[in-house]
Amino acid sequence: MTERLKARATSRSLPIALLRARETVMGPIRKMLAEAGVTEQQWRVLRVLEETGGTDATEVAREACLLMPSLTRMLKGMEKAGLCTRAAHPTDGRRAVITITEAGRNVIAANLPESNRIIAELEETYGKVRIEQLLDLLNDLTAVEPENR
Amino acid sequence: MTERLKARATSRSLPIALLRARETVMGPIRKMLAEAGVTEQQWRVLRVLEETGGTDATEVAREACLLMPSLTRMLKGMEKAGLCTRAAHPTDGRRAVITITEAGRNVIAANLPESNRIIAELEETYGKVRIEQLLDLLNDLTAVEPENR
DNA sequence: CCCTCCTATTTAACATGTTAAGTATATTTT
DNA sequence: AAAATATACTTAACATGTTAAATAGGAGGG
Repeated sequence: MTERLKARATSRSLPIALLRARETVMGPIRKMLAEAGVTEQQWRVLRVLEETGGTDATEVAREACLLMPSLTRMLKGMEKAGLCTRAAHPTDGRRAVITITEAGRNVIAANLPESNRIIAELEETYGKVRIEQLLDLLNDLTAVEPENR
Repeated sequence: MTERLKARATSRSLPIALLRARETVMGPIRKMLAEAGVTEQQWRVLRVLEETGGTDATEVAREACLLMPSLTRMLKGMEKAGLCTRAAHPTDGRRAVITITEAGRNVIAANLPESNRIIAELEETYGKVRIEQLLDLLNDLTAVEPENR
């Protein structure tokens, strides 16, 4: 028995299965966003900014699932593109308050219907119930092992 | 009713939920791999190479969930690091056959037990049955809408 | 008030993600 | 067989992922 340990098939590897599933869902959406001139990550930032009405960068990063260094770079470009603005925090000199601009809101307004349509199509093909089930499982999974993070 | 369409909460957004769940699972594994000197993606490539016994780059990319440009870059570094080698395909001059080296196998052998331990720990915390359930849902999801890809 | 520790953000450096275009070899078509 | 197509990579360019270190402002204790 000198055989080495064998790895599980990729379809039974949770990290890879998550990656592939995400690719399936994001593929069509990313394509749509590309035509709108924004990346998948910029889209997430815009949505967080609209949802919150503007907040500090740290919260944007957390909500949009981005690391701060990535966000810092992105905000430079997005400000230059006129999608958002930056202001000083009223009481905390360390923070920057990021706000979406009208142009940014227009990008959302122009693409949200199509985005929702794609999701709706997926719900129809795959089953809305199963998607809800999947979301529950995923959220529970994310909640475990907080000490490892 | 001039209000704009409202987006769903991030926890109910499938792409974001998939992203967060993946981060939860990969966090500890990535940390382990970093100490071993390999990235998460290099780890996937090594495992594919061992599992297949060596194949052409296109199949490696497909199995490891990487795009060809990423793989091309990675293989340069991995060859230089002595983790794998490249040979000409016997009948097809376009292809390159990639093979794992002894050093590459050693990296796998040195880290697979810990990797499995982390997964086992997750199974214990989260429930093996639910993980299987989750994997089934993910694989089914990946199978839909093949015409969009 | 000064020092120390903590937090928010930035910068740097390297690796990968992503799309488009380029190169070389195979395959198919006419 | 020459031309048109298709396939397997590779390159280029730009965006983000990831970690570590640097900067700067805030909070608390002596």
